Amino acid sequence: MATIREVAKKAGVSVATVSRVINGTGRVKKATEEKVLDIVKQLNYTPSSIAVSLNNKKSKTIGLLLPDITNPFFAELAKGVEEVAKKKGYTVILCNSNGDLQSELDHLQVLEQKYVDGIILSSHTLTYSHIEECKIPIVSIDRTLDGKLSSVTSKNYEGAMLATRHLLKKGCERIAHIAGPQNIVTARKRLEGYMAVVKDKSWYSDELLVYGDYEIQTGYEATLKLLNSTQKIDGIFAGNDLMAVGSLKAIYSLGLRVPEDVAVIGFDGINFSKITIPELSTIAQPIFEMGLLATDTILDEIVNNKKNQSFHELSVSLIERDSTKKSRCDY
Amino acid sequence: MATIREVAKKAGVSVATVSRVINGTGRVKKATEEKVLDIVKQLNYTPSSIAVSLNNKKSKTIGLLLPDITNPFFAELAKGVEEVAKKKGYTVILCNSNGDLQSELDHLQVLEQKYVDGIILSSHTLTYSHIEECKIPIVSIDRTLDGKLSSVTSKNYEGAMLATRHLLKKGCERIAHIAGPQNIVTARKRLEGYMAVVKDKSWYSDELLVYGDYEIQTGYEATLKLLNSTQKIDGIFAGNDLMAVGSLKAIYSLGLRVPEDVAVIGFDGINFSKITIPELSTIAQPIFEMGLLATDTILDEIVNNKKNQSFHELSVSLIERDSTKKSRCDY
DNA sequence: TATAACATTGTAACCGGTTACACAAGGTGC
DNA sequence: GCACCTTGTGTAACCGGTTACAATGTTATA
Repeated sequence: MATIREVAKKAGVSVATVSRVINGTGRVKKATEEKVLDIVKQLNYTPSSIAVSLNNKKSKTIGLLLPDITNPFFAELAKGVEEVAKKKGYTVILCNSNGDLQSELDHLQVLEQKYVDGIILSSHTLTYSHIEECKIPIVSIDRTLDGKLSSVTSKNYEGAMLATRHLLKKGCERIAHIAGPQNIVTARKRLEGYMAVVKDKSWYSDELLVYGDYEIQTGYEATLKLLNSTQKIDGIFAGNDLMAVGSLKAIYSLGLRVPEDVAVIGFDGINFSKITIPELSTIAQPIFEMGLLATDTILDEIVNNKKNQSFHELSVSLIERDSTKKSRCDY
Repeated sequence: MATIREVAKKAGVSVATVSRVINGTGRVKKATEEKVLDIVKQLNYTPSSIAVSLNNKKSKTIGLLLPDITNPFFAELAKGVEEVAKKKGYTVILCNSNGDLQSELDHLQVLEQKYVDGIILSSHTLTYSHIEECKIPIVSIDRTLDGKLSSVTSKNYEGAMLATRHLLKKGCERIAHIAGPQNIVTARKRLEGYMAVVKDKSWYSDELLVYGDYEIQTGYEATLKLLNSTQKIDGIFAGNDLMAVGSLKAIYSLGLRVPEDVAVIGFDGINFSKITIPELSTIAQPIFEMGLLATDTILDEIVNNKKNQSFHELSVSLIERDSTKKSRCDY
């Protein structure tokens, strides 16, 4: 790897001049510039971004801290983040925390040491106190952190109401909810949205509410539990798409049909929600866009050097597919 | 962020001594060491990894260049890579190429500029000539690059034979193959494995072979095409799990049953292969382990500074699930 | 023609670490 | 008491860039 001094020597100029040519800063005579560029090409010179970083304390790198990259939701998010970052000349460091607090803290420390310019994080264990002394801009995805950090979230409460009402509209007369882990704010909001719609219904009872952990398996188990109860359940609103998938499997394994016997709707709108049989109705978050927006936000804070604490709450939309298409009730 | 000079001044020693204490290099009097450590803690000092990198030309970072992080195969791989990397004190830069050659070349250049210590890549468009002048160790996943680079692959040919024979054993009498894109070596190998098993069968004809692009949608379309042909097909070996999923949907949409009418088997063993209804039989690659192994390999080459060109070819295994469980043919 | 104003380029300090080398102090052997 | 080794520590160069400032050459103005 050629250095700027080699280029300078070979071109018969000083390093300052080479630097000026490379960065377009300061005035350089046309002839000199051409000579330098020629040598640059000859030596295939590219400036070491390490050395550059040491100077301006900017690494052109952002950290992306996620619970689990194999979760399609986060994978799509990551893709969005990487896309914008690359377009703007930034690079993305991927950190997988498995939702473990200590792992998250470790990652954060490494990211700081590496001079990342900003961090996009999705965590449900970190609290603001963990990161308040961190001077790097941070954008939180999926939740607001005490309102102290910029965030990109979506309308979980409204989405949950939308889902529940959709089931009602489809003629469901007893709607259960498989709630996500209640330490996760999205799960709480979705539960609240469900409750807001059903709490006054004559048929509502506590038994219609079960809990899972946002993974397929617990959606499966929760559904078995629900359908084995005495009440006849004909609609299930799963806290996220993965649990909804588990739900479909459970219903299938009991010999029941979706949506004829039980209609199912999920939440998230991951790509995989349309590969199930039947295809899954869901409340879609604009996942990819959330990634784009989070990246735009963090880059904005980076270049303008201000934590402007912007809170973006994106809209969700109902995607109706076969898992709720009860023809007998269709309008 | 405190610097080493601040620590040195406050501790009343030279920067060299602080460096020695931090890195445990050279001899330092016990009392001095304690004083330094005390100040380090007081100032919450951590060495700038940028500055360190500038010295030793090592960034403790590896690049991971993938076609698509939202493909579960690559997501699982990435998780494995990140896990080992983190354990060994390395950080992972995620690059998403969308399979685009120019994008891959761009990413590679950035990675070089950032002094990454090694690169793990999965590409089907790059050729060895694109990267031969790159002095950073590279490990290729999924394919060997002219045998010039270390690689981690799995037994695609054998796996394809395994899949096809499995369908035979299950009593299938006319087995089709949805091949992946033939510019991808895994797809070619799998096709060869299939051909090796079926080419001498009396029922074999070219119409049993159709092509997809490893995505769900093409699996769907290919299956419709197959099942609409005159021949009665009762077994489909899809080139990967995603296409197999599309296949299941197509079969379902035609009102046929899996596996009773048509048995289906995929390839890859992504987690999502067990969320389908019915669950998908597949030839499982040890995806996560491939990530681990690739990372071990690259780290080995990094620390020992040798491109030892090791070629790992991992075994695959048949996972039999419902999509091939024709009870009438079971042994 | 002298001088101000501007264009072009070079020198060297700096970013924050590491480390070769120098050097001082104390200990050991003869 | 002298030569020599060991231990502990500091100085300064270096990694590869950027940039403030100085220095030079060139042109325009009075």
